Amino acid sequence: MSSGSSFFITTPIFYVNDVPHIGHAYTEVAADVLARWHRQSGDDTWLLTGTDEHGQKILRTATANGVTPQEWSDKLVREAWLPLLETIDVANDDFIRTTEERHEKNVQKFLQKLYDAGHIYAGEFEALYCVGCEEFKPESEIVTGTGELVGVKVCAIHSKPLELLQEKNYFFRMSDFQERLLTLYETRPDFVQPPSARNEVIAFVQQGLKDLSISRSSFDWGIPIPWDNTHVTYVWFDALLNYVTAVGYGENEEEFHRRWPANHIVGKDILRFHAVIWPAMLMAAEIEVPRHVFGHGWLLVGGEKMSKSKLTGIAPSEITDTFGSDAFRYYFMRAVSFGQDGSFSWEDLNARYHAELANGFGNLASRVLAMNSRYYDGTTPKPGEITDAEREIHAVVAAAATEADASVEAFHVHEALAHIWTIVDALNGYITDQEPWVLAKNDDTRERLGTVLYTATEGLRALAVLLSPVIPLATEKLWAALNAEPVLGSLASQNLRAAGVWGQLPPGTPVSVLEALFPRIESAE
RNA sequence: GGCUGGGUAGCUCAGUUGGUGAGAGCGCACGACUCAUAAUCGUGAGGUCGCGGGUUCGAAUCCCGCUCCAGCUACCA
Repeated sequence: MSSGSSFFITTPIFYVNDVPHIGHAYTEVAADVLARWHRQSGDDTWLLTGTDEHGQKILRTATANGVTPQEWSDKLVREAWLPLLETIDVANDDFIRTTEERHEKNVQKFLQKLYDAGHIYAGEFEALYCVGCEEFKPESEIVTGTGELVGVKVCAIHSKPLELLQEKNYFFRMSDFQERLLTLYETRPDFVQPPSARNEVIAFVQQGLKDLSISRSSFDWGIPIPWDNTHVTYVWFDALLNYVTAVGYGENEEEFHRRWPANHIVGKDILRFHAVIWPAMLMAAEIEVPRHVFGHGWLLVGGEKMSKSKLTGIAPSEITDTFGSDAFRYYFMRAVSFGQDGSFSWEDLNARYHAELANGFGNLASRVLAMNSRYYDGTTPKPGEITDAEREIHAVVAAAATEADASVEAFHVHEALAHIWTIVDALNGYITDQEPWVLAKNDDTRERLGTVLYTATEGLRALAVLLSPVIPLATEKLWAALNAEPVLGSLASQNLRAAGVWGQLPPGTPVSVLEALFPRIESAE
């Protein structure tokens, strides 16, 4: 429907100090699947991800490790974050780091523009300060003391009294944009998705917006405020701007207009930054707001939000080492309703891997190609007269392709997979009903056998294309076994929006026997 | 405390504006089949729809109360 139009999609940029876990990987995979789908539908697609490298925490850990913050960031990007993308096969088009010149320089341009337009002013930031932490504490880290300190505000980490300190800060007049933001949510109901996330955002803005402190002067690891180099930019203000600096804001207008506005995929914990602060910043700079901000849910382990401190954090490689990257991608896209929280368990992963990928899709591909090999000497057979059974398959494939595309368009990735899977189920049922192994025993039913196997093989072709954004490695193997590339071109070049058109794979194409796409894993937990 | 969302078969979840005997997948039992990764296909068992009231000819679906869980309640990437 939007063929050829721009589709710019982003993930949050990783805070380099974090340790990659499946939550990060989940966000990346979701964005990557959406990007691959659109790219393969002919949209002018751009997937952006990257790292956030400024701020006091990074400065501190770098110092503690005896290196500069830049060296520290370089190491983490190289050893943790870029490898993560490979582990889960993310095909990003760009990777921005907030310490790159293209970012820093244009963040300053942005700041200067807002300053000149009167959206930024110098003020006093007053907050409770913890001497132990050496920083101002957010409300969430302040608790009321007990014992001798009853009634006193204390630091949640150190349990020591906090001091009320003041610091000169620059403030962004975010409060000016309250009404415009509410109008935005009202007039574009799909701006913030899903609806539950939208409700939270609206409720938050309705209670009133305060101006936002956007500078710090107590440390220097950040982007200097252009008109006052004793201050550096607050990390969030800095980080959000990656979405525009990465596509040419401030220096390549042509590229910027080609890409912007973006679709942001974020975890719901950082929704507010993207759905409130970010659009306000853009409004101030007279830049179009994003197309959509989609807040996905959390992955729950044992019913709780996954966390390192509770030892529920799971490294993506723990899963991919056993099940492979395709299974990782498939599992989280299929088992979690995109936008809602999803419960992860090894049992569920193992069950779905075997029931859906190995027994369902993988075995289907194996049995069809094995029969082509056995009964047709390794070629795609020629179909004869069509019956209602074949017409039913054609209809299922066409409907699945259409509905899957509509689902992806609406960010409902899990639904798209459910639609695609109707093809797997229909083909397995069709083969059992038609009993090609019986047809093969009699020369009189030779033509019928050809029809059945062609139908099944062409169904695999559609599946390979439709599933390629989600399980790129397995579908590539299938594509090779179908020997489709010489006649249809590479798998990546197949138009997803035409995937449901029947009869693309010509009869007579030589096909191979297929190794198990998803081998059973006997000793899995 | 306030606000939002949710508590539906063993498990994970669907259930439009209230209406034929409450659904899917997985798991389980039984049967069919043998091309295939001991895979596939079919049938079946199984549920006080969190609790208690109310509205209605009729409620999982609307209203009230209660209970439990999760999230939000601004500077945590």
